[in-house]
Amino acid sequence: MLNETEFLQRYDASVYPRLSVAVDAAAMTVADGVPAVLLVRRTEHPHLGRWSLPGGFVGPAEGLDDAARRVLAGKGGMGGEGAFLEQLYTFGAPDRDPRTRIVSVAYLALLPHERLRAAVDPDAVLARLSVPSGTGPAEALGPDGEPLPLAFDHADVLALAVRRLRGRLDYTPVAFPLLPDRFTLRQLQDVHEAVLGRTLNKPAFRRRMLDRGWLEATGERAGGTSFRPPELFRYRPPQED
Amino acid sequence: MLNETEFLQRYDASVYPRLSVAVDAAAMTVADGVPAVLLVRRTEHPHLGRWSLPGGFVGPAEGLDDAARRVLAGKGGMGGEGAFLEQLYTFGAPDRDPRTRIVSVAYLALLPHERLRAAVDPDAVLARLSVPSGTGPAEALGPDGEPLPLAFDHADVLALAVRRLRGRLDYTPVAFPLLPDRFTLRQLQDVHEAVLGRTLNKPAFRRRMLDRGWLEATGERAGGTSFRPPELFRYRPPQED
DNA sequence: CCAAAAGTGTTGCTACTACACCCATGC
DNA sequence: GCATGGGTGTAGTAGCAACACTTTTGG
Repeated sequence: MLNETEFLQRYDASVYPRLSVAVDAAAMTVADGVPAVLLVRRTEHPHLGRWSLPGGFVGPAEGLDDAARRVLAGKGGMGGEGAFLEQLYTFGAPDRDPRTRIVSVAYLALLPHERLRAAVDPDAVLARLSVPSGTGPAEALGPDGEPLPLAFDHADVLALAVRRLRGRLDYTPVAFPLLPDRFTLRQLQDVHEAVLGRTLNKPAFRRRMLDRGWLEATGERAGGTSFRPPELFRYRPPQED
Repeated sequence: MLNETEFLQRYDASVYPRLSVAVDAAAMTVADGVPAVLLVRRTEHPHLGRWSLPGGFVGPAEGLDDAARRVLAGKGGMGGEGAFLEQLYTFGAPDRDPRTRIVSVAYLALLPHERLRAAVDPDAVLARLSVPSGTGPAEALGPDGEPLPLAFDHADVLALAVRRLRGRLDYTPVAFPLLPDRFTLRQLQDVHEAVLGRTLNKPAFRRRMLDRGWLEATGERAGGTSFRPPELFRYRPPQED
């Protein structure tokens, strides 16, 4: 009988099937009152000319989260530094990619509008998303309102991303990575309304948010308005007891 | 310039890294008032003698869900037929398996106690689970209360599985796959209490469940008791409007 | 009748909603 | 002053938790 060290020395990984593993990153934000995502135009087959999420193969010694951050950093400068990143789901239908079997681990990244806008280069677009509330795929619209054909199963990935956001909005602080460091309650409400796709009651929203204990008043006020300047708040992570 | 068909004919998948992809299935139930999971004793290196979730490599043309059902069917007869199955999370730390890089897609399967008990063979055990409410790994206990050493990162997988169950219990019908076809409200409450790890108020629980609209009264009553026989209910899936 | 567990009525609390209103600022 | 959006007070309502209570069975 071998001991564990001997076993590992003789182990031959090639006797088991090996697959391509990729990550796809849905870098999302809220722009002009609707959820939006960064899409890149495919410049190669397959699905040439269609729009897809930034993605890439996972290296042999690379962690999944690391691969997702690398892919984000590659597309514009909105990569690793502090962006909210969470694994979404793993898509592995045998025919999801016509090249070969590719298992794709989808990630959700959340960024403030300005940071994501800075990552838009000539081959990329910040697409507005429309996701029905029940089931069904997402629809992506370009800057002129034209529908953007999506590559692979990315319409499903995007639908899941938005629905995950919707579900978490109420009881986890996912809205804050979508906003700048300091923000007004109105901006926070705009983010919630955009993600949920419906309007919310203002006083109820204010109180709910303040009661959560996630917000810290800075005492500062936003300027540049012709009306009463709103107070700026900052996100304070919940206390671990 | 190639067209898509030509491109695909010439595509060489071997230029990109290929990894081993596995599925691990946490087949869970509620037994004697606590969550329990089916674990198998490892009869080979690595982690020889430790306890692990049933798992296996994903075949080149096999869907991820199909692989999970195959793995479940292999361990006892509690496989594909109708068991609740849901993807949990994908674990891909480069060093999580000492043999080689293995990305593992973890699945959660839910079964009634009798069905899972039937799958316990001499190399398997139905382990009771203890999962702290905040963060931290799961602890598995054998039939005599002895702690079972877990292989790989399976303590993390199990912690996530139980926490996922806890989170969904209130607003999705995840409790029903853990019960037989017909069950009493007391049994349903026992399942909830076992998963949550705390007692619930009986009248409040009854009404909440009946108000959900998920339950259909059968009119039948359970027998064999020395007291008033409780009514048997059946799960009715929520109406899609 | 008694024990045991099923099942119900009632009350009070908490959280959220809706509506109306006041406040502060630039022009 | 006045227009505009920020911010607050107050009441109504729905859902849930706690407690005490009644009901139904086997022995």
